[in-house]
Amino acid sequence: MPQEGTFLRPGYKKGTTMADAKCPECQRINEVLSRVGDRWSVLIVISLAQYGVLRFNALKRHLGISQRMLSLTLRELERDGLVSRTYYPTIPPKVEYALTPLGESFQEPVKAMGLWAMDNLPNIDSARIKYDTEAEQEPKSA
Amino acid sequence: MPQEGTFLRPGYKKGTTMADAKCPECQRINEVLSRVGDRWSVLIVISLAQYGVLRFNALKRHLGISQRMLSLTLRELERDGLVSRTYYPTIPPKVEYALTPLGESFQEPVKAMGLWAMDNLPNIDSARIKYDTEAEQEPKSA
DNA sequence: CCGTATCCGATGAGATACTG
DNA sequence: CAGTATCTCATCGGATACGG
Repeated sequence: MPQEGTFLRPGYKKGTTMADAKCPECQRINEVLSRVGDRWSVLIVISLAQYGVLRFNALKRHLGISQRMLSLTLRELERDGLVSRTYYPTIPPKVEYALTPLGESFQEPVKAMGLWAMDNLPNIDSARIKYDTEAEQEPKSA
Repeated sequence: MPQEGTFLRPGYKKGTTMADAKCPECQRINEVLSRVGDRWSVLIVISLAQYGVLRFNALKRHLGISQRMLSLTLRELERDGLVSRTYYPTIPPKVEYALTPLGESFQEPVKAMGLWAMDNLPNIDSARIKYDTEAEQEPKSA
């Protein structure tokens, strides 16, 4: 088992170097973002916050995520203590995922992001359109 | 100019598909995260929030980011209306970056994330250690 | 049903060299 | 100083196939 992202040589540490950054605070933030800041983690946390408990395939359908990414991301979230996993050895087997207290606490800043997202997507969109339009207007010649 | 990520065929749209997700809310959140949710964007916003105005190389040194990623990320942030760029045609040239009002508003949820990050990195760390220890304990045989 | 293993294209990101 | 261009590699992520 190749341990998908366990130990990387200096200069490449899941996401970025930041080796010679002058800003130690940024390094720590970067470190946390490297752990729970990816898209799928955020979306899984949101889903679990909403529904309380979800089974593997329920999450899969809900998010439209591939089995592979769901499996990998859930394992990481469990490892980081944000998500609990409960296995029922029935036939067919059943596995339930839920937020731990740590996961619940993470849910709050995530929600803040989510709210901002909802409110400001239109602003971003119009900024883009304006930028792109102006860029077309003034090429080298013309 | 290959337009680094402008148009991708279905099944691959900067980050993820989410084509058949049952959850439309997740799709929107995913969309926003695809825009301003990457590590460098977040860290640049934090830096500008802290210092107000920064020049290109100042940001570069502060974050320990490569020229390439800084250039790309700043352009996206400017396009999305989060960052303003002011060019002074002096010799040598001088360019100043700062947050726009939209960028300032984004700074708040980002700060919430940052605070949570600072507070909970230790929790994540210990959860990891526990998880890894227990995993070693109970392999197939033993 | 709940995963894991493998294959493969797409994206992220540093290093380096060059221009105005 | 403030970038752009190119090269190279690591990681993300979907598709598929298989096992418990």
